[in-house]
Amino acid sequence: MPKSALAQQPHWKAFASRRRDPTTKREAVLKTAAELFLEKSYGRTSLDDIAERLNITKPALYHYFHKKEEILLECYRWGTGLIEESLTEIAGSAGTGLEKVAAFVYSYANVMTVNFGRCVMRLDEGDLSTQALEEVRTYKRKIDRRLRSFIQEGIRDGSIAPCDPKIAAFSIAGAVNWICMWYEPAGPLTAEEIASQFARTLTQGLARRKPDSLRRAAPAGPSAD
Amino acid sequence: MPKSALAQQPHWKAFASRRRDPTTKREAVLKTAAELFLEKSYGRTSLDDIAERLNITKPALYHYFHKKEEILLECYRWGTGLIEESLTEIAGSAGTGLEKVAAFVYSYANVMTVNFGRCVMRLDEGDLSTQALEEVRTYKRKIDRRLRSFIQEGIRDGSIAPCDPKIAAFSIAGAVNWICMWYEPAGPLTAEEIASQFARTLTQGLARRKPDSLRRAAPAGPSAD
DNA sequence: GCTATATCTTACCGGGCGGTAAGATATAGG
DNA sequence: CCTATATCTTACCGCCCGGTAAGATATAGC
Repeated sequence: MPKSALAQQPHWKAFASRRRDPTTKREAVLKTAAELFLEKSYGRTSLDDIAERLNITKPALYHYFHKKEEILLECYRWGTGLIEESLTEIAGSAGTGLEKVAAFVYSYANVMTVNFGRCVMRLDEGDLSTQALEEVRTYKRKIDRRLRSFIQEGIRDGSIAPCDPKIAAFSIAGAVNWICMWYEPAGPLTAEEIASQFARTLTQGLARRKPDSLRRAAPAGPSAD
Repeated sequence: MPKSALAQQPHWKAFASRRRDPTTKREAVLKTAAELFLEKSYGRTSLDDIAERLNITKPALYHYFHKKEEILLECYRWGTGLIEESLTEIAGSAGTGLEKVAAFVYSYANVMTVNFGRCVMRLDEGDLSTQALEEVRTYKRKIDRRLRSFIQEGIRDGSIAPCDPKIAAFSIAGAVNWICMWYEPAGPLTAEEIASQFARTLTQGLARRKPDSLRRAAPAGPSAD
């Protein structure tokens, strides 16, 4: 069962005693659910699976959630909350549009290495009810608009080359979103490494900058962090 | 291949007559299956769904496939075949590493707008048997290695700035892979537009290449890059 | 027409899983 | 201790869906 030794203590300890804080237990359910959803997908994760990992039985889950889908939705909400947090501060910060994009990528990439963050982009929206789906979709649109506005800002202030902001945003967001598909906490790459190189590559590009064509009028490159 | 979304006669016509070419029918099953898998996911698509869209009944499908999973695997195979096609020619072509990466992105992005291509990256590998999964994984690794080698080539020939090829490849591949998550044939963006801007943005970056001091003044036309 | 064969349909089974009913059990408060 | 209450378990239902059995039907070749 214990996948990696380094991991935090198992969530089922929250259920060791009956009179333990119910809020803690609810969170424990959510965390193990998120784990399993990422391991096996929502569809292939049964309520029995979740219960088993928590050392309880399926019906006990219904003390904290009404339906399976509610667990899923709460995972989405937790994840979007994380994204929201990191994005609001960027929007308020100063800097060119390009710098904001870099900051966006750095920050967003970090969230994509956290389980709840990964859930937001990796889990299948089709498992949500139409109402919940609308909620999630609305939030995702918000993220996209945020990024797109940074790009437009950059085009206006001259830090970003003219382009279709919509496609550019899809490109950048896609690269970052995809992190949730391959990132593994136990893997060789740290979140920090990924985030910083993504921020650089996606803004500056792969291509080598030719020093002769550059005027050092521009004060250094935008650094992410 | 008609580009307009409206065209393309429905696949169920392949089953109009009993004595129609079985190969055509098999392909018709595959194509409608791919459609449905992309619309509803593999898990939520029942064999009855597929059969219904083909105006036949479920057991008829078993004349062409042994199990549901086989249909899925064949979708993967068709898709990887498409990718293979477009990648081999690039590898052989001349040019700098950076140019090859650009060609890779352009070509690969185009495949990601075709149903079978989308299946490869969008469908859940967890629905495959361990054996089939190994096959698909192997193929995906091959793609990744190809891209990574282009990047390394570019670093060597000086067309690409020094970086970790592994992370860079993840970044680029991710952006392109994600296309299959949002692209819609009936949507406003054409495959051509997407592919060409992706190729440019991902190699050259967002950042304005030539830092001309004019900030607001319209740069009178050019910047055609 | 008649027959052989591939093709397709109707009817059905069984397992997995979300969800529920009803009863057991632990704990706080008196 | 005793009781009230929240918490958890055992047992079970019903639906969905992949897969199968067995029989119907269309078509080619004679």
